[in-house]
Amino acid sequence: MDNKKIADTLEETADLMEIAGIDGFRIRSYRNAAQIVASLSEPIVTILQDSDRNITDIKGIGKSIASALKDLIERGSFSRRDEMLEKYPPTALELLKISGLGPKTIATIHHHFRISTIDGLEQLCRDGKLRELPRMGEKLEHRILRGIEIYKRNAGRFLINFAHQTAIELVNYLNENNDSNDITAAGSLRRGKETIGDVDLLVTGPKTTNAIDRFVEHPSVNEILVHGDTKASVTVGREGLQVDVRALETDSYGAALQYFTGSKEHNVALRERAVRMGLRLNEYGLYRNDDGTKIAGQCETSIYEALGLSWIPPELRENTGEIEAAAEGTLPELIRADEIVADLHMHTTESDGYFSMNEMAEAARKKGYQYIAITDHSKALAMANGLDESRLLKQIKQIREASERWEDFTILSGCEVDILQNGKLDIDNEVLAQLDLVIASVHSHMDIESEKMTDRLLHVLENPYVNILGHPTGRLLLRRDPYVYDFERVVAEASKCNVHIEINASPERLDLGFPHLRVAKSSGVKFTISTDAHHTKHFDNMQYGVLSARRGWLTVNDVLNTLSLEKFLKTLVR
DNA sequence: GCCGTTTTCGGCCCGACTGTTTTCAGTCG
Repeated sequence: MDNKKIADTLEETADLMEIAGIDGFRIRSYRNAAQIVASLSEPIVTILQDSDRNITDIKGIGKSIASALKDLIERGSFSRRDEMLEKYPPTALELLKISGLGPKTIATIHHHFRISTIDGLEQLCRDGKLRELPRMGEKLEHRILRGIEIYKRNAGRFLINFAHQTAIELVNYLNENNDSNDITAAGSLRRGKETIGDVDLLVTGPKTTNAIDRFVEHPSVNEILVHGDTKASVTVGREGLQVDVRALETDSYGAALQYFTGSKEHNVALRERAVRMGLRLNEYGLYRNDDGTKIAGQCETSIYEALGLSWIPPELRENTGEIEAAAEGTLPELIRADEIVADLHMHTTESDGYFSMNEMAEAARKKGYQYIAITDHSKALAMANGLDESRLLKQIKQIREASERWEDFTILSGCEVDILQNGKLDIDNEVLAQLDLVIASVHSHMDIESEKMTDRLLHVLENPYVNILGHPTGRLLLRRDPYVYDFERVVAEASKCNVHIEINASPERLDLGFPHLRVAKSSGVKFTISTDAHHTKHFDNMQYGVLSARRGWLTVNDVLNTLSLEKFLKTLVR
């Protein structure tokens, strides 16, 4: 059992313990242990098997969890988990994903109605049965029904980082065979879409049948849906992500890559264009209608060229103007990940991060960045141990001192300041004035009506110390809708005030998304792409932020953390 | 369940909102 699986099992147990109403601190120990296990570079098994070492030497792992880990590896479970699963079926875990429904309510419902599935719960709400229970009423029934609706709408989709990691793992596995096949991920993953329904892998080369046979034998394959000579379809992991592999002839590889990358709308438009030109486009190639001659297919570029277009980056293939731009030769030169020189939103152990300022700085520097901004939470976010004025002043001093150490690297002192319900910030202006960078973000009162939210954000922009509007729509992918306000008006005002807009690269947010980005870009506002890292490994999420930016047609000129420090600081002057 | 110059017990993580109540339990961040 690998570390990830162990961590997942510990988390799962912690979830069940929540429902069982077990002491919160005890649950936290399990979650903490899960986090530790997940971030270990060495397999737990190796440590346990080494008689010279003691797993309890790792901070956060004591006697009980050490024994749980041992049992987990030996027999796939441990007593606390068994005990929980005896009380609550695993389907109860799914209920926790419904917004507005927490462990206590799930436990009460299970206790009274013996119901622990989403469908069962939905029926209960529709029948108005929930209101029979203490402290539950009609409004709660409605809230849960709405939560179920959102959950169902998003079910079966996955965050891009999860799909991406799965794809990398499978591609590496197939490459291990060294049968000189080419393997590429197509589909929405290649287009950089924020959420992915299934992963499409294309294999071409001399031994594609071997590759497909090997693919279905991968240890994380759960269920084989289809297994033929040229196609296999499976679900992987306990999450059940569907992965399709297709084997292709080398001379139609480009056509297949184009076809399976999509989007559907883009492909339809492309085929229509082909028809108008007396051509026919399908997954095998581009053909002349009159005599059936194949005129392109081996590579994507040849297909686009034959259609009178420049090659279109996958991120733009949504049929929202990219074909016209490609015809006119006016496609933008999209921003590239290697052009990013700074990360401007991250947290440390001062608030809710996992690493100290120095550790974050070292990791960022190693990544090749020229500068970063430390932006811990402010005091209104008490749960995240947000900083008040005096702690912030102290931190500014520490940052200045730490930053002195390097010639080639700078730490900016920043803060992710909370936007209160009235549109004011929760840190005094005198202190904000001393920061290099102020990100203003909404973390509460997210469901107020549109007009109030618009006013609230417009009010924030009036504060002369605000530089960046953080995760501007507040969405949590697959979990929470963006909050509602007059976005166009707010970005227009931001552009006027020289407040920049953040593209939050966290795979759970990827906020802004593509339609918002297009609107924002046309307002003339400038962007920063930042990871909101709470862990050094989160720096790697920058790639997803860049993908989002590319989907929004952004170029290097739109994104400010591509600038040298000197030039960047000039963009902060209001 | 973990930790420890406050060390074998007691602290760890808190404030605000909502919906249900008439004082507070549950949820969220």
